[in-house]
Amino acid sequence: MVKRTSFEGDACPIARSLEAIGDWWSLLIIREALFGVRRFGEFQNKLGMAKNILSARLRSLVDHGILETAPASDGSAYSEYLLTPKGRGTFPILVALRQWSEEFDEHPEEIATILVDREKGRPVKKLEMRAEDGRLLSPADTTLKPRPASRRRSA
Amino acid sequence: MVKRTSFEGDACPIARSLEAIGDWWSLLIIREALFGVRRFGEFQNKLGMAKNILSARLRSLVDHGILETAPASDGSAYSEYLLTPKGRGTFPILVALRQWSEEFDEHPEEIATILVDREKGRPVKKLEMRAEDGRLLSPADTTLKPRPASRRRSA
DNA sequence: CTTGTGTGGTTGCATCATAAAACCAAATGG
DNA sequence: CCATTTGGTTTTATGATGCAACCACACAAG
Repeated sequence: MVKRTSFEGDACPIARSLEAIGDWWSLLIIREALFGVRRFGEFQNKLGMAKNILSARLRSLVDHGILETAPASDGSAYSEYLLTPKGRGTFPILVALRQWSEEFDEHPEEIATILVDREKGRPVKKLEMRAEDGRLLSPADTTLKPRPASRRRSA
Repeated sequence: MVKRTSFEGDACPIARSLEAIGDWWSLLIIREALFGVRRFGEFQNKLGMAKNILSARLRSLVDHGILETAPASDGSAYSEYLLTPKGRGTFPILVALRQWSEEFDEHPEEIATILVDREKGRPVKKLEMRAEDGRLLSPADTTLKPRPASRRRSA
């Protein structure tokens, strides 16, 4: 089989997240969902993608627990696609991608929008990584350790 | 043409970043590079991917200014692939992906490693988004504004 | 100089995923 | 009821992926 390699069993959390949202469209669908988009046709209009792959992606996102289908919410008998807490938890990923573009894009003048603090209308600061005690950490200040064995179940 | 849709001209910074690193392998290559991997064969061994697509991905990453080829560095006459500043700038994206897995993965016990503060050996805190004045921001505290027109060129 | 071996790729298929468009059924809407 | 919109599925063509085979070069031994 030449099957597209799956990262499902991989022990790396980055690979595991890519398994769920590492394709071309998923993060854009999530972006729209965070903006309040819920309906199939609305996703299709905003993203301009083919309906068959939108259908496949939505199903995949539901399977991964990122979206869930709700029966109605406004009058019509159609169903909607809503973000789960896991889905809303992708927000920092989207912010990180956005800030990376804002900082390094070759043509930043083509970027249409900036993320701002709603209260003051000023751009948000770059995402910060901190230690438990609050110290600001750079990449070099971090390292990887093997995950400690779970204590909940001994054998 | 059925060409795989390109986000190159898109005004959304998230789409633009996905254009560069939104495929299955690029972020994993960058992850290895952040770990110090430099050589073709080393990437191939660690990631277990086909050599032709590794070749294509490395070229794409070089074209996007994320990697650069350095002539040698150790004795051998082969070239190496090094991260540029733009490449190292993806670190928060990888951290965000990792933390998302750590928080929401269905089988967290399968995750092998955790990211820790090198000094204390304790897990790093979740990425924080802050306003210019330092206030901690939730997603709901933010909004998008149109990018102000560049002042450098009036017309 | 010749042979051998490892590195760093490219080239050929076979297969999978994606995309566009056609199609279709149920739900509205007049 | 008939027409249109919504929310998809099916069909078909093409691009991307994956494996294996091949190849060029460097380097070392004989």
